[in-house]
Amino acid sequence: MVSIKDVAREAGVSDKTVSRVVNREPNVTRDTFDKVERVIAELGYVPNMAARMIRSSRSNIFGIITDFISTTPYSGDIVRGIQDWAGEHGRTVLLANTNGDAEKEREIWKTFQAHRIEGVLYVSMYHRVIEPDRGDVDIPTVLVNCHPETPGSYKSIEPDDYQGSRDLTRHLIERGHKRIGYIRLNPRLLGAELRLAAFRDATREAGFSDDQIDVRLGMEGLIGGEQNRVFQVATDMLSHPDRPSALVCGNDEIALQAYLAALGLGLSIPNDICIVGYDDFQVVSLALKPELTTVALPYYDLGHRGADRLNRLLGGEPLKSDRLVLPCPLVARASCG
Amino acid sequence: MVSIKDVAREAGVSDKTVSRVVNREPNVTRDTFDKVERVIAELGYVPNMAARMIRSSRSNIFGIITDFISTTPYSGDIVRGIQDWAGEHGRTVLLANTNGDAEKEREIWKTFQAHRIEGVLYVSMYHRVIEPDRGDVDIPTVLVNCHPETPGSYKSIEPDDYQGSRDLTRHLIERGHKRIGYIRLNPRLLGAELRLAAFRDATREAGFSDDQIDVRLGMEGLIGGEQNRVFQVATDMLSHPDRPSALVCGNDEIALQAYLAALGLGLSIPNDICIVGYDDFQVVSLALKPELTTVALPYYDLGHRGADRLNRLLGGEPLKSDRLVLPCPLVARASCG
DNA sequence: TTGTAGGCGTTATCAT
DNA sequence: ATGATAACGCCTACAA
Repeated sequence: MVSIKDVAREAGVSDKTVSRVVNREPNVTRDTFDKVERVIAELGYVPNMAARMIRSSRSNIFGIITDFISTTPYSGDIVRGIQDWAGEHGRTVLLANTNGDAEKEREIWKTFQAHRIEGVLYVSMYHRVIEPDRGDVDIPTVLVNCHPETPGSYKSIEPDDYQGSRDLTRHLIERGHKRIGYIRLNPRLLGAELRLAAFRDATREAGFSDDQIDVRLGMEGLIGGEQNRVFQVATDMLSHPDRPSALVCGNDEIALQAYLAALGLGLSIPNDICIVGYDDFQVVSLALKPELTTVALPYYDLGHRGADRLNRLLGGEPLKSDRLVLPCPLVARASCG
Repeated sequence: MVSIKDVAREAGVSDKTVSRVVNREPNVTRDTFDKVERVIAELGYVPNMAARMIRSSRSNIFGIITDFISTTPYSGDIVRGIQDWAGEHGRTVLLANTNGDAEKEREIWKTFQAHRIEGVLYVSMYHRVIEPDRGDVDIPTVLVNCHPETPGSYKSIEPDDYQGSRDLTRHLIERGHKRIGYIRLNPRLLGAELRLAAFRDATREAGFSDDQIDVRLGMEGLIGGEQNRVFQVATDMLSHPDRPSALVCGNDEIALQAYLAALGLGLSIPNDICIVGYDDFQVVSLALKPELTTVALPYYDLGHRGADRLNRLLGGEPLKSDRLVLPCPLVARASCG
């Protein structure tokens, strides 16, 4: 592999001069600069990051730790957001996945330590409370799509499930619905709690009584191997003569099944029943006819801004708050008129 | 940061002895070994990969280059397969994403070169023909979910779309269907061609005439911003009095829309019409009622075995063939009886 | 403006 | 079985 010395010899200068050119340092004649650049191109010299890192003791690398890649479709967008930020700021990204295994996680932290990773983005694939298991490794860390059990122990960035669900519910109330059904996500998910709480608060604020809302459980059990009774539950809710005029689903996957249940009962959407989801999972939300009113999760921005947050942390900038919460925009489509 | 010297001093041995212990080299007394290990634990010493790499000129790092993370849900499983392989074999993974931008791609190759990446897994998010744009960087590379324009110019690993589609079609023929409709994927996708070709071949072999099959285009245009006419096309096909008794969809997303079209027409699945998909995209295939018969793509294995292939390549092992093709298993569910 | 000496943390080589 | 020394590729500090 061609090193700085090869270039120096070939160009007839010292290695330090080559180093200066490579790093765009001042005090190099135009002539020398050009000559060195030419030789670099000729020889195909590329600086060795490892060597640079040893000297400067800065790796310029961010680490990403994910838990369950691919259980939630599209949450890979978080990773894309991080990568884009890294690309824009000349940083590189090491990736590791715990698969939810604690021992694996500790190994990963060790590996990151060994690579002198400067900062870690600890990414959860679904919104939740979490406690990183770092062993005795100490690298500045930002939690993405999750927050720590002990408030303030880590900086974090998360979606605002509460606000998204509140806006969605208000959207339905504004359109005159007086009876609204709700099918819950798996209660183990933090999003499930927040979204339901917002639904309850928003309906209460609008003067709804308890018998105007009908909350059911759609999924439960361990994440990944959950029991799914959405179809039956939706069929049941919609079969009643005094069925709700709108149905709020914990996410788009649930909404899909509610659609199928409604169609199976011969109901027309949105005339007989309005259905809304959450996540804006487009393979579903745009495939449904009429297209699904839902709330978008800012996955990409969680990653992109999370990386930025980590960078500020490393730069010693004080962060305004431990938790940064990003809004979830309402995406109004035809499924509720 | 604590270095090998600190450990050596504290343990009262030489650097080299510590190095021996760390690397589990022979010729160390039990006593020395234990003593050094204890000091390592006490001081929290973690070897510096950069330094190791400089000496050994081996980075032990694989690079992953992806094109469009997250346009295809779950193809992130490819990346997970790679990571798992890396974890099992003590290697680390650097990740970069081109977003389909050629200039970005060349930068990435440079960066990988700078990090002395040992091998690259070049991952496409949908099955296609591709030509990596490496500039003058030369790192052993395996293409995953794609193959090169020039046969033999790269090793590759791909799913067997042809076999999957053939098995699926035969499955329908065996069940007695005499008129079968087909809704095509975007023709820009390699999978679209292969799946359609297999469908045509399988029906022809079974003695079908041209008027027993009805092939329509469901999507077209640039990937990512395509025109989607699946719902209309499906509605049109299924409205005819002499409609097919089975409908093969280019993928599960198309199948979802075909389901909705069928339900919208009041048809019952699978009694009035059988529908099958491709991809086994489970948020859809398991949500549909009856659940969708489809073909699974071996994403995880593409990654896992792709990494293994790269490793063999680096070890100088001869690979049996340039292209390795993994089977796509039929997943028979209730949507065709 | 350019060059020299030295050292970062590790391992290879050779000695003891 | 253990240690001394040099070297990997680069950069910092200083000298010319």
